[in-house]
Amino acid sequence: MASLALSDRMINIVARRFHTLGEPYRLRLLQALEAGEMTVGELVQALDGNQPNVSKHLRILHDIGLVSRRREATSIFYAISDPMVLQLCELVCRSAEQQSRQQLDELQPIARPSARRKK
Amino acid sequence: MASLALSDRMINIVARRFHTLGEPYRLRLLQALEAGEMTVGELVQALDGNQPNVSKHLRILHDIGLVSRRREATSIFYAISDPMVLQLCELVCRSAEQQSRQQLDELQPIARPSARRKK
DNA sequence: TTACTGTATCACTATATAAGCATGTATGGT
DNA sequence: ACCATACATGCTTATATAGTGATACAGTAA
Repeated sequence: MASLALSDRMINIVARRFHTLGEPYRLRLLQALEAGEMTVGELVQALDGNQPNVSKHLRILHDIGLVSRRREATSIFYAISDPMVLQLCELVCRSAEQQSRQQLDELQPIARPSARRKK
Repeated sequence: MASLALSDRMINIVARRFHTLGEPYRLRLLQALEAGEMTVGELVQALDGNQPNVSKHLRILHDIGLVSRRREATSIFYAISDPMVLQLCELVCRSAEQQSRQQLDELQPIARPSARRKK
């Protein structure tokens, strides 16, 4: 792994992106958009949310360039513009799963000490 | 890319991780730790921070399993325990850089319209 | 023009959390 | 026992931001 050696400026940019992704509601929006572009109204329905909130979160995602915006008549279609986010989520998911398994393994010898030898 | 299809529970876990990484100071700590394990005091010096603040951020990183803790006499050594974080940062950095270049390209035709044809 | 639909923004409240200082705790040396 | 060192934790303040309802704005149709 190459050294990161990030400048302070870069650190802030990266942090801002992580922070934007660090909101469950926004992750749900991105997950919904994974199937393809959707209008605000469709997203409101899909997430059972209220419209201003959805709009605000979409704006935040758009501000840092994670989603794109396209107008069609009175509707606005949003879409994932940076597929990196999907990779990121996958990485974090796998890591979290692995960590959970590991914690479980560390608990096993206590709950069932003899089971350890069964490999 | 496989569909994420994350459960609500998983969404929250992933969001929490992103949120933890969404703080510049914590990213700086992780960057410092990339070189190897360090004590709290060393990190305080390296980041020119105050000790309670460093300790608190390290605790947050430790709580979600991104760093490990090891005691040696009165010192406590922290180390990156999940190398995934480095991959994550790399991905985000590359994406951000690419996005910056793209935005610059989109500005060029306005600043120097004739330069566009030079490909 | 007016009315209607779809989105965005404003204003507000409530909550979360980062920074900083003071204090507590654990380990090792005397 | 005591003190010193290294770190963690409480407490307070300031700031950021998520959620919500009201409202403004943009496009379309009559």
